[in-house]
Amino acid sequence: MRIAELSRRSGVPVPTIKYYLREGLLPAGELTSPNQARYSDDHLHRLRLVRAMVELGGLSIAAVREVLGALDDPEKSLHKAMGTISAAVAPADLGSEDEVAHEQVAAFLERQGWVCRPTSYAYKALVGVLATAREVGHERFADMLDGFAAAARPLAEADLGYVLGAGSKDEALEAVVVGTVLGDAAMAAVRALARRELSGVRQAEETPTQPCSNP
Amino acid sequence: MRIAELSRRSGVPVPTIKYYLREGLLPAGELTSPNQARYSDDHLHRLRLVRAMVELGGLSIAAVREVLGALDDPEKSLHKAMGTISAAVAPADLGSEDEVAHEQVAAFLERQGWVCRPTSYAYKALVGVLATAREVGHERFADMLDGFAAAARPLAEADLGYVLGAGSKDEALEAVVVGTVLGDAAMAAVRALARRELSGVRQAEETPTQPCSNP
DNA sequence: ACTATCGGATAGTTACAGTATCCATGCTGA
DNA sequence: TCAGCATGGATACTGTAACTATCCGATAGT
Repeated sequence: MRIAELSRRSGVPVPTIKYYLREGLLPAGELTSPNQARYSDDHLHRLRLVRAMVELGGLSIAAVREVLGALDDPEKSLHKAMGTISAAVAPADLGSEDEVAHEQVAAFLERQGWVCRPTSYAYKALVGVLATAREVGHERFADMLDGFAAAARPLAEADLGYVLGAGSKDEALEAVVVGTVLGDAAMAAVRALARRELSGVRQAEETPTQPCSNP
Repeated sequence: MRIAELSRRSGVPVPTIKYYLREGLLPAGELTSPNQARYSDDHLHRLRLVRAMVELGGLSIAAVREVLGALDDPEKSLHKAMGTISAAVAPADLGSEDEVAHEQVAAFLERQGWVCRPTSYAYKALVGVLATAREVGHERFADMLDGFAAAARPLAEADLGYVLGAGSKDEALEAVVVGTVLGDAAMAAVRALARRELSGVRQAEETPTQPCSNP
């Protein structure tokens, strides 16, 4: 197909597709003549993936490029891809440093029986969050960590299950991306639902409407 | 204190503080004369909160204003504050619509025994995510929802526990904000740690370093 | 042959989040 | 006391990110 059809089938304007091509988010089409190119279904699929990351995941173009680089890496270490994607999804700012926060993270890891180098991205991110919490006067925030861990275990199991259910290595890598980027968005929504349920706010509010299901 | 001290103690440049004042993220200082104002510790605290939301939470100025509006609302319904904050943290784009996605969400809610109107933000967000997943050829993604719910329950308990541990109504509202905004960042880090543990990647990588703890 | 479309390059636009400059006034230390 | 630096407030500017528009010569399909 040519660029107009790619645009029509994906819903992305032609100039934006050209922009993505320039930015290296899409591989160039196959040239049939010096100034005509043909695009495949792979291009369409990749384009949809890019839009999902940009629109739903809120990733920057640079972050998307990073993630796609991990996808296309011939080494294809699943583990490294996960790291790359976690870092790309997170905000660039890791927050401040703080000795107490450092100790809180170390104690937390010990409690959970988890091992991790203090140089890793996740470790530093966690220290940054705790340090920031202390800055705004929320020392108590560190108490939530074990609750987060209790939530993270089933989450990680769902993640892994999804990835292992993929047919091929390429599919597994893409499953990491989709599971992380869309998973974050879905998790935020499910979290809001769970909170709403737990806080017992089931009764109709100011606008009583038909509930969506009634067990 | 005056603006220079506010700047020094928060680490935020004076012009940025003026910008936040203009944007209504900070209340005006108490005027001691037509062109002199005094700022309190409350201003400092609020300023730190704003920076935490902007830098760690990645919220836009408009989203921060929204959240602060919920904080300052004299009605102070904890439940509504949660909704406002969940919506502010999420990306603006809800994704596409899709009949199948709609049904998947309804079935999921029924399985979980959760009740929720299809007009609510969380419901629509979830439909958007599933529709997008289907667009990129990941019908299987819906299978993760129950795993997400299993994770969301302890998460919501941690959230609620944190909020209920607050001393006053004002503190509880702020706990919602901190628990959500910093909680999201912390959860992303903990999720990455859990995934790393579960996938059994404990052995030192290319740069063998001292692990941070050794149970 | 002719006209719409294509690819590629370059330039322009919009929104956001600050920064910088001005100015009239206030405070402060020699 | 008064010179000079800081302040509050208004306005204008900057930089970056993510597109969007225009132009061009070269096909493609009829």
